[in-house]
Amino acid sequence: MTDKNAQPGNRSEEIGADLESPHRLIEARLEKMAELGKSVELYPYGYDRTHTSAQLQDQEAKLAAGEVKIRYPGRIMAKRGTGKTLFVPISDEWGTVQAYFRKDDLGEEPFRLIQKLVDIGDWIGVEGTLFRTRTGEMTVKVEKYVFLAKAIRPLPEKYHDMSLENKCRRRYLDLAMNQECRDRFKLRSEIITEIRAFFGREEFMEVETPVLQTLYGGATARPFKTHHNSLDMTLFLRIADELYLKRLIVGGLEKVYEIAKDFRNEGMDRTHNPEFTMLECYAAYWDYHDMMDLMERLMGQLAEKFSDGGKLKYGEHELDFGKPFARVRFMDALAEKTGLDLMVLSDEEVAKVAKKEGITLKKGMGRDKILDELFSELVEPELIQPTFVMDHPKELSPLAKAHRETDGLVERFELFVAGFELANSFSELNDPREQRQRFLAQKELLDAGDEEAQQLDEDFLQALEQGMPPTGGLGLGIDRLVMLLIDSNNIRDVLLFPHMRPEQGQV
RNA sequence: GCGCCACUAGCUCAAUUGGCAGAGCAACUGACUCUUAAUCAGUAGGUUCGGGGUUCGAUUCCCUGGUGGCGUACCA
Repeated sequence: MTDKNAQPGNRSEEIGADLESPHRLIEARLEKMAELGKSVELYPYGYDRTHTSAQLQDQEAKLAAGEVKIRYPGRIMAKRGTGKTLFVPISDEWGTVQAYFRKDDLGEEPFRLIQKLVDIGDWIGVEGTLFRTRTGEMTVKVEKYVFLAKAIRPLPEKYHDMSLENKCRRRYLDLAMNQECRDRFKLRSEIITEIRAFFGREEFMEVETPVLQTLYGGATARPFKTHHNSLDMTLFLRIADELYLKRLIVGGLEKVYEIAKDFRNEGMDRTHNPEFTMLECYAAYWDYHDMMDLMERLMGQLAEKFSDGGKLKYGEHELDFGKPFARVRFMDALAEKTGLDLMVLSDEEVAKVAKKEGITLKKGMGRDKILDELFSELVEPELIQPTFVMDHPKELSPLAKAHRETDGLVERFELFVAGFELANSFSELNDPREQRQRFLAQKELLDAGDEEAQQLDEDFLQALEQGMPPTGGLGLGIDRLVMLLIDSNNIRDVLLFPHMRPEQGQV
């Protein structure tokens, strides 16, 4: 995409962008690098580490008593010198341990190199013994050190936090400077590992389905479009993996799940990124009640592992995942808020209620879509404790099975926590005739102007015609789940590289 | 998408009504053998996001473009 009006240099110059005349700060480092390179290897091939910072903390008593030689590598975070000594905090993934360099111990030249030519941000490995300084800080007394990698750019300033933009654009600096950031993403990894372990215990099989799809489906959203050159055809990045996972159920795999990146071509805000991680799972012979039970087990186990006794602090709330979640029917929740039984009202009367509640009605908005808007407006924000909202209007859920008791509804639930939707599940529609009709109804919505209505997927219908057993399915937003567990209200806190517009001149 | 606000040294931020563009950290030179945001003395570092306009004079006011933040819309 070319912007005719784009002009170069719209942001302050990236340092070092000009190789002919490097930035003064880089130039200084390049000079030191040249001198250092005469006597040491600047980029060696490895380092034989004996302990991480965490292991040094844990095993201090043993190490200090035994005068054990340790080798500890990491990144130099600061230098505090006094003429013939130097204290250097060195960070690894787990924390920071300071090293103590003494001219008398190291000799003239090695001390000069560390004092004059080694910069904050460089990687080194120090070898020596562990001791406590007079002021009580655990310290490696360095006998020798090796250079591991030279940095030619400076680290950010150390005692003010980086701007949010900088943290996201250059996450490697956020990670380098902030232990909290490293810990946060390690926690995300542990949460996902625990989710996989859970589904393993529940005997689900992890699968992978296509990201590039000829038809997008399984959710209501606008897709990203791309092009396959040798086939000369349009492909879409998936907005969901639902229709492929159901094909696997047709094939006879009985319990499958996928942790998938989905892509939706829509707005971005603190709970939306164009690419996000979704877990979907499907189980043969299950219905949505079984899926509710599964969600309670999953959330209960996650909360237990990642919080205090199943009670999770989220913002001003304390969320309780330790007991069965509240269950409320979609229409009942609306009836309670409006004082009206919207099931028996005419379309016109429903529209009138929506207008009264300040909802802007748009072209192509069906009755059920209006009900959905009403629900979002009136009910969702108040669903703080984990709550299953059940039995939605049919039109909103073209892939869900009709309710076994009530006409016009489907067997579906959404799990709401802290005012946002965390999971969505149905008893899956497996009657191919009805599925075809629902697709056709979607087509009418599409023609009426609803850009997000689903397309008819003939290949998927063929699969259903082959026979799909009764099936329960569920989608769970992983990024939002992580936000919940780490008490964050911004999706960028849980994405290593959230989508950002490119800076000018960086494309 | 729309609305409001912001953008100044590598980083985090100041700058009175439109009147010489500053500090801390980082960098450089020097002093200092247990420091903790080390300290002390000194030096250097700027297309004030880009472009245009008003003005004797613009970081400051106006127009326009860029990026970001917040709110709002759509969505998970």
